Amino acid sequence: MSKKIPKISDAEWEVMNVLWDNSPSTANEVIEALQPKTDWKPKTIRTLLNRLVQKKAVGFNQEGKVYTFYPLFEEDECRRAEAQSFITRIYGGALKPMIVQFLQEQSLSPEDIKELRSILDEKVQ
Amino acid sequence: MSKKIPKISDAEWEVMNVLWDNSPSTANEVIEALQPKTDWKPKTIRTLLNRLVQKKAVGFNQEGKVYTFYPLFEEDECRRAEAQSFITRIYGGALKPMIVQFLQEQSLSPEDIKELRSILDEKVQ
DNA sequence: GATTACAGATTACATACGTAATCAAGTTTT
DNA sequence: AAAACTTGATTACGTATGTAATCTGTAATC
Repeated sequence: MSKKIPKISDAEWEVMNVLWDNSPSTANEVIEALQPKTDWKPKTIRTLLNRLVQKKAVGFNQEGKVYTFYPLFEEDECRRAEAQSFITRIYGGALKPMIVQFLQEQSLSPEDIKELRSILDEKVQ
Repeated sequence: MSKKIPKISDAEWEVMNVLWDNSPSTANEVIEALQPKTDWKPKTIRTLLNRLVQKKAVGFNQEGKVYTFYPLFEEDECRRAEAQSFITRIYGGALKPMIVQFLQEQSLSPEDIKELRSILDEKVQ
């Protein structure tokens, strides 16, 4: 997918999460999925869906009178784009200080640590 | 500092970077510092400074007719807050998948890797 | 004094975003 | 047939943001 990933806002990101977990989904399915997590009215979620369609982050198929929505970019793609933007903006593009900061401050399980170390081991070669 | 860190926008973040590097600074000093990095007109930067003051992210002292501006939060504090928000939003609060993704995709120098490993080593205990 | 320069205060305008309603058309229920 | 329901399309409105101008008061220059 070589198209440019559109900027997805915070609220829109919540909607994308639902679609990445269950795709394609009807608007009502998205509304139901978001019900436990947000106070949004159904109309709000419908608006967000439409905005994502306008932004070309989401596509839809019309089945009778009901639309089913699906993401136009993989979750990983969007995460990467967002992460890269984040690093550039907050850490001036320097990855290491960020990882250092996280590693020093956040709690990681022994299994997590082991996994990260093995990834680093692979990186050495 | 127990006050709540205000939300700093992308453009405002550029201004904060200058103030974290050189503080206190006059508006003209900020403008000069940002000149090589942005196309912004001086008025734009003055607006951003004023907004940061309104948001209580930046304070100022008046010296004659000239103001000197300084950050009201440490760079580390703001980075942490922004990073936490980012992790929550994009990775649902799960730190490990993010680090894994970065480690697998980004280029790190041997020194970087060594340092990260020693940090992980300390984490084990 | 008139003019220019300077720096902060205020205003401007368009877009993005958060939140949600109303509108419109089709379908279902009474 | 009328009313109610459903779903997408369109509209609404306030705040945030990007970008930058105009306004205002003071000081310096001519």
